[in-house]
Amino acid sequence: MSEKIKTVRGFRDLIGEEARKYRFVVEKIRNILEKNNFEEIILPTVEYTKLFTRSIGDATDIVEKEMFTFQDKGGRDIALRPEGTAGVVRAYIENKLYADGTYKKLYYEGSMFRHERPQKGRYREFHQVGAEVLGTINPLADAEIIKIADDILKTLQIEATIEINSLGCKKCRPKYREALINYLRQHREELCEDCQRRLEKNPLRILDCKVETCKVIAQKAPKITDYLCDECKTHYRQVKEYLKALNVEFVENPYLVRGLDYYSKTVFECVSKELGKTVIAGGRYDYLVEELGGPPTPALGFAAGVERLMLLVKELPPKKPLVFIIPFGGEKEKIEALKIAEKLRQEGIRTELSYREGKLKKQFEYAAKIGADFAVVVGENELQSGKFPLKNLHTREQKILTLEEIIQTLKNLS
RNA sequence: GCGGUGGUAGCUCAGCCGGUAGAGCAGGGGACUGUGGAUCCCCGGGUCGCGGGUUCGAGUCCCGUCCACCGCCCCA
Repeated sequence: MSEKIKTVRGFRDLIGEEARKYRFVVEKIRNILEKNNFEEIILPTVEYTKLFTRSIGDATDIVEKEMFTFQDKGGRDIALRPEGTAGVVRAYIENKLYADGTYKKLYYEGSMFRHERPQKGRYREFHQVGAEVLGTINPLADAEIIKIADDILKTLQIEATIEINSLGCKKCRPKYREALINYLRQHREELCEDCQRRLEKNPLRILDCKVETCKVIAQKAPKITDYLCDECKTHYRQVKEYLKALNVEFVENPYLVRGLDYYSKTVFECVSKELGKTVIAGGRYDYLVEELGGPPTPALGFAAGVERLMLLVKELPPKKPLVFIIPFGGEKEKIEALKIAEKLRQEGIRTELSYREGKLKKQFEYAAKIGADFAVVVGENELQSGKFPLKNLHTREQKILTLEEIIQTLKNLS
């Protein structure tokens, strides 16, 4: 025997019920987005590495150590996409979607790749459904994007807290950053090792530190919301007003910062209580289009983590009733059973023809085992009389019916 | 990337102080030749994650490695 080949670490198969759950989650989200008049954009899985280093930020963990990168045969630096927004923005610029003066609402779906330590709800290949609105600064868009996230959670019957914050803009964020660093420097010695390192590189992250002593320090730190410029302040206030008008429940979290560099103004996260993890997150990125070479274009969006949502979906809608057709006898009966199975399928009835040979007892055991709801025996007597026993495998009741009557009975159920 | 726990039959797991692998469930067949989940009987099934070391002898001890899970980091 040769060596067993297994999946690559952090990659996995989704089989049967798991695949069904995946489709269920993705379809629900797609429906909501279509209803909001978002158009689908199907993006490449691979982009030039530079796209991600420039958009996500080259000091972030994602770029520093989590990207799957390689060189193609022409020596070009290529990366498996670690997230979707950068690709959407690249496509927006490359295809000049800004040219007609309308704003664009796009959504995508697919695999993302991050070379991290795998855990439950965290894989090296994972899936996101994301939506982006490009070309508007209107806070109505912020509110609607968050409302869509809320709608996804409600539709999937998932309990999560929507946390929001504003990170300010080019005008006000530097002032806040300075104030924050000044404050934190006074407490440098009390900060954990990681945070001491973050102090110069990414001080905002310290606000999000889980270490108890850092939390205490963070709580007394200046809040970004006190430093917002008039424009950002108004924007943030409007977003909150609109959310209230939509009856979207949210909590303000002044310590909410995001791991990607490109965010500005509104950011939000939907945190599952059960998982303690973020399942949907997003925000504004008003400078990204310009930084990637497009015209100045405010934009925003979110990404939903399919695997994490799957962990929280407890029940799937039932499948259509399944009929198990049992040929009983010889070749003649098999051929008739084959034709009957095909006829039922043409009527839209989920049908399985038994490939098993042998006793009826075994056939019925098999039917129950594969989860069939009904069984029909096709034997010599049936073919002579033109009537077949339709057995309900749950109640064990059996009715003798013509094929037409069987079809009607089953169609009425599904 | 760091720390921890674990990997034995399809599944859940037992296996002492090192002595050549076991249970339950599942599967196949029969008791019962045209109607299932009960009962009883029989049967098959394993490179003990992988590689090396110690030993007369390793599932068991040691080292390495892979994988899963938990925590950290980070993130959807």
